[in-house]
Amino acid sequence: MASLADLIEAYIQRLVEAGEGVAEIQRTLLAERFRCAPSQISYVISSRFSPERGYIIESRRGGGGYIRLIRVELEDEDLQEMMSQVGSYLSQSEAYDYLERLFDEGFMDEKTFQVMRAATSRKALTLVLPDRDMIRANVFKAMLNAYFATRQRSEES
Amino acid sequence: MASLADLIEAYIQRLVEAGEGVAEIQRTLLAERFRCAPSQISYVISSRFSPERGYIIESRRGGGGYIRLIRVELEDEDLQEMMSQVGSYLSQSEAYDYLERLFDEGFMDEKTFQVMRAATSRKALTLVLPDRDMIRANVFKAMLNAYFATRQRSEES
DNA sequence: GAAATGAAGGTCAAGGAAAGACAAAGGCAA
DNA sequence: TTGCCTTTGTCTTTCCTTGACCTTCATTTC
Repeated sequence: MASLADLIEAYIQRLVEAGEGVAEIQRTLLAERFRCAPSQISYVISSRFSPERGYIIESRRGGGGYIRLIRVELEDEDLQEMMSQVGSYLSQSEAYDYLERLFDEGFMDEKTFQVMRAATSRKALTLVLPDRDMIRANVFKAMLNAYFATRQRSEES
Repeated sequence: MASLADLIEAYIQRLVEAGEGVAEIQRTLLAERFRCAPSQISYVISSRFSPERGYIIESRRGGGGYIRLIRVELEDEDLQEMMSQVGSYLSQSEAYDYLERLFDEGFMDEKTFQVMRAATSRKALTLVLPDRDMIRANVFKAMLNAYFATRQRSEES
């Protein structure tokens, strides 16, 4: 049986398609339309439109707030797999290996390679160990998404 | 939905562009045009045309008063200063302001801009507040260093 | 020329609007 | 039962908008 979350997912999906990969929603409004708690919308977004599933989420609070979803298509299967392989924790050496591979295989330019290395280095992430690997995983995935999203957008124009 | 502040920002932006980097406005008049409180104009200016975003603000009170906005171009030497201005803690909005400026003024390509935005976003740095701003400062400085180091090398060759 | 007056802009706090975080409760399938 | 998903509710954070009061400056008045 389709749950409410499924219905909301389908609705947002249509919005994204209509917007050619970009949808802007207002949480409160959507919640009213589906007669549910606003946090239900948050739940759908975090469980169905996460970075792992290839979406970038931007938002703003306060008056005139919004949530913007941007779909990222990783045209290459390997990239897609890499994104899903990176779990909740990522060590420095794993991150460096991934980056090395992306750079060597020509998926990534040198500047981005160096920037991402710096961002995932132990020196930048001065945290104790379970936390450090968790933040590194988040940062890594967010950067990768952003990088390939931008590549897509600038290739379009 | 664009808030009033967004509309006022866009309006002032056009004024600055039309004036080739300089705009002179009267707070009361602008407020009347947008049917809002004069302090709303002050809010827009302080939140959108801050020094971090590269603006100098001059003003005079009393009869014939005005507010003058001057867009300042970023020089190479300023980068060093930016690095040192970023202390041990950096909020998301401060980071975004810096990046916006670097991108707008052509110091940074769009991909790096988006990648660095992603890496310093609240979404990626899922930590409690004093920690989050501290890690953001570290990550930001590390990435900036890496970027300009690489940029210099590729420019030399 | 000094004092009064009015016309600006500056500051700050309060209130409201909207999204985020998180925990608790509910449902359903194995 | 147990362990996931869902769903809701509460509290927090961020951002916008307004209003009251303060400071500065030019102009008028004496």
